[in-house]
Amino acid sequence: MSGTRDFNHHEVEQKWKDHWERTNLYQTKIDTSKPKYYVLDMFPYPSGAGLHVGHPLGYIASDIFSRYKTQKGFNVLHPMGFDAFGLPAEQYAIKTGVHPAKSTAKNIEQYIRQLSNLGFNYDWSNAVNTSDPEYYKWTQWIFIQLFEHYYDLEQDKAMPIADLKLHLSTSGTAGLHASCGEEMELSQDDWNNMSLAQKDQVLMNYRLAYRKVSYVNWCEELGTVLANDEVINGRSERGNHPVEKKAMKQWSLRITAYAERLLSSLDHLEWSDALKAMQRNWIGKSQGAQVFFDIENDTRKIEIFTTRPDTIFGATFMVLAPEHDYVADLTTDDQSDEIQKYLEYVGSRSERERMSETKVVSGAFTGSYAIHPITGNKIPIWIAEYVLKDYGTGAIMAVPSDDDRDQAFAEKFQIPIISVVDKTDFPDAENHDKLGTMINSDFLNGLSVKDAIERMIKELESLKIGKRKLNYRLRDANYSRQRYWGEPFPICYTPDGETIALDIENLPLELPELDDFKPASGAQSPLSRAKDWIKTSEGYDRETDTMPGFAGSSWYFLRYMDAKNPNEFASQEAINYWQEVDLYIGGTEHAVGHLMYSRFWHKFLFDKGLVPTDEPFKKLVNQGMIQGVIESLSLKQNKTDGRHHFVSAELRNEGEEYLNIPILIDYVSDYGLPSSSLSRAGIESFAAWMPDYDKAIFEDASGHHSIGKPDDMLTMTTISEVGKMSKSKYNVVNPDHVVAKYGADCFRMYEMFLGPIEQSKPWDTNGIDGVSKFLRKLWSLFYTEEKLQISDIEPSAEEYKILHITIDKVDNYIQKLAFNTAVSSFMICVNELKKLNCNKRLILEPLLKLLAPFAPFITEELWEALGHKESIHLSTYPIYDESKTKSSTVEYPVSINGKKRASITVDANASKDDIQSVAMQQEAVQKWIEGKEIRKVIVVPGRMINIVV
RNA sequence: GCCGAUGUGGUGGAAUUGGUAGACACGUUGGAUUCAAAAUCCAAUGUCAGCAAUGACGUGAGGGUUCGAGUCCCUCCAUCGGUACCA
Repeated sequence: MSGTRDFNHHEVEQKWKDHWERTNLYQTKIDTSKPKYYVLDMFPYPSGAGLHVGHPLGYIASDIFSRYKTQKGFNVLHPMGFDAFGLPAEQYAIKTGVHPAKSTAKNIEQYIRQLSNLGFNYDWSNAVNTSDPEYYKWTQWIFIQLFEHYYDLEQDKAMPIADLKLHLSTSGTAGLHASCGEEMELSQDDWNNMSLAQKDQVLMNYRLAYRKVSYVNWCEELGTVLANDEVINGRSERGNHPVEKKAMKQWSLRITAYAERLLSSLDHLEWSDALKAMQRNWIGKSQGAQVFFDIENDTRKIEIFTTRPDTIFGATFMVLAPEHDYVADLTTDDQSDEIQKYLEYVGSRSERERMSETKVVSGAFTGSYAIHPITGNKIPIWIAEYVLKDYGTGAIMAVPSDDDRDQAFAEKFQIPIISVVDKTDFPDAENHDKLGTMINSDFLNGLSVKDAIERMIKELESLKIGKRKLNYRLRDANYSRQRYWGEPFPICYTPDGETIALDIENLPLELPELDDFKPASGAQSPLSRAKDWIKTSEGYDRETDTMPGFAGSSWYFLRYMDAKNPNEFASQEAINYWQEVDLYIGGTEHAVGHLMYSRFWHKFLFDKGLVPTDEPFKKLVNQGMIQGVIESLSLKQNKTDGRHHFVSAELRNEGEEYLNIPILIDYVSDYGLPSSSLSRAGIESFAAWMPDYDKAIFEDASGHHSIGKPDDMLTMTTISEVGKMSKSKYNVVNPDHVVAKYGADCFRMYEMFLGPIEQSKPWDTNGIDGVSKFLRKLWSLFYTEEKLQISDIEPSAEEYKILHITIDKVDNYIQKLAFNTAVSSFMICVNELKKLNCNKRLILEPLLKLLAPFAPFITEELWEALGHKESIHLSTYPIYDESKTKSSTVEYPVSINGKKRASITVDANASKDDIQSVAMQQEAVQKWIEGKEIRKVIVVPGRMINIVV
């Protein structure tokens, strides 16, 4: 092929990649002479499986958009980096002994190589890596700021803890309006007489980063804490071992302090309504009342939150979360066995199961009673899994007449039900609808539900047993992980019981070197093994937990603005120039978690005056997911002779329960097809890869088999389901071979051509030839018979029309991020130009500029061939000229009763009446209206004609 | 369970936002070119009936609004994402 001028993507891509790098084409600097535009991608976790075909979907879109913005005259920041702390690297380290920093560095290198192959315009000099101490120094620093602040509800912003201490020492909690864990009443003497440890406890109730008791899924056999995701039916997904809830002191972030602001500022963001709805629901604001119930033979009170204070006369029992602090004390001797048994059961249940399995109710009676605050009646106190510790107060008043779950519970345990709302006027209303008239409710009788709620709240307030309250479903974020590969907490504990943060000079606090990355005994973090590291020179103990994945990703977009700054997380000059992210593209899987945490951190930094905007992401687009096929083996729920037992998919039977264990797709034959299966070699690779199962029984049509026994035949059919392409599902497809075969331009355009950016779709390469043909056809407009043949003569009106229609369409489509239809428009344009054998410079040059954001390599090559010295990516965008696309006639469809029967062509300026009379004269129309009465004729200028007969 | 999204030919998808359903591609079939293949080009291609003209049906299912519904409303089904320690 060499020597000819066929399009050779290998040569062309290498040539321009080198050239762009040498000339620093994509270097981004502050330039106040131009308007700025900040395009952000959600940065990837650099997994060992490498970049997969799903990642680039959003990256290609943002690359196209940022190149487009550059051509439109903006100074564009379009950075990339790595969310480099995380579990997979740690698990890999446990398995292989390779230090996570090492494997992560290697993976990052691979990602950078793969991303560069796709021709993205990232400026790698401002890349970030969240696991780099120079980066996490600032993650730790922001954490310390959170630790050193509380939320003042009167000023509606974060304020220094020093102010709080001053307030407490001069007036106690009087006049203090601060977001806190539990309401406290302290006098100034109370505070001043406290020990350091007691003061520390009090402050933890207010700090934005604080320590409290939380629960984790602990798996004794694996010796590790598990995500809810990894717990199935109370057992570990890996290895099928029992899992229990374990209470531990852990760090949390008081995101709830920002709940109202996180909710209200959503209104001003250019995010999809769906995404805003998800965030609103996650925050889950509800209005209601806080009520205190006395306990029989106890001085304490049970605090509950209810949105239905009107139904209080129907409260016939109370339910505490099984983890509620009072449970142990309220359990009577008679009931202790039953409660104990129930707590064990709940311990094995994941939170997801507790919320989703609403049909089966379960619970246990504590033996104690509460006193109904209005009627004075004794009502039993139960515990049940449907009440969650971290939602509201972890306790409810149960009203079986007006709540479905309370009702099911009362029916099961034969607790009285008192009807308190008459809904006969609203036959379609459900239990939870706030409709009806109060009955059996003393002074509320006859009031509507709405009025009764108001009346009751006033009553509660005057009796001083409750008050109006807003509640949020949003919970404080658990911020501790018992893991190695995360940011160490810059926190020490003194022998006096004080918790103190490191000074900035001592940051970053780097991870200690370890050779064993498994968690230590008792669910302790691996860091607890680093004895020398834990003790500071002052004799303090360091915190041994590490921060979660969302720590580094909650502020990374700010670091890009000034990625190398050693003195600040970013200079004020850079932050004030780049301001906020103008366009953020990323997956819906981050719709609540990451986006909520980032907004929270950003608002905190805004309160501190460190960023100029209250919100970080002005416009946000969710890209759909490129899905893969998840292949899994069926594992019998019950072991056979103490061994794991897998069955081939066709041997699954109705009565038995199975776990689907996802397997690496590389081991699977006929991947993605119904016949997908594991051969003997596949099984052996699988067992070597997951040693938990190397003793397992594998049952196929021919009987039972084991690893190590030389059976000839063994074929385990796998279950194939469409799902997200993810390292945890082991179904990652790598883009490298597609790029090698078709070239980066083709890969980029094909991913865009697959469909709308927001939509999810399974990966396949079926249509890629069409895009490849398009690029070759484009090339052939320039090169015929191996020679560049370009004409400088004036194009025809028809050629101009094709060009300008395309400019108009593509420009609009890019603004709407409708890249799939933009690609179609290019295809139509090139097809039409090819028909005319157009080789006019005045047509082809603007076309190249238009296409440059999509196919940066081929357009740069042709641009150079046309004699240009400066990169096409610095050229200005073509301007649409409407006069070139005007047409003198319009074609109208003519419908009879809404069905198209004919079409007519009329002058573009024809009047309604003219159009109608032309339409009526049509032969086809005459045929259809013959002998029928014409009831109505609708003429929509520029659109259509409909005749109703 | 709850929250959000999606559903259109054999396949990916388009449809100016209530106005010609299936653009643009893939695939398939037939033809041209070729010693042959690749590549390229031309034609056909929603389903059913028909030689054809043409007609009937057709946007997950069922109802509704409208001169007109893929698009709006109601009910249902299926699939995907999230559900707080995967990131």
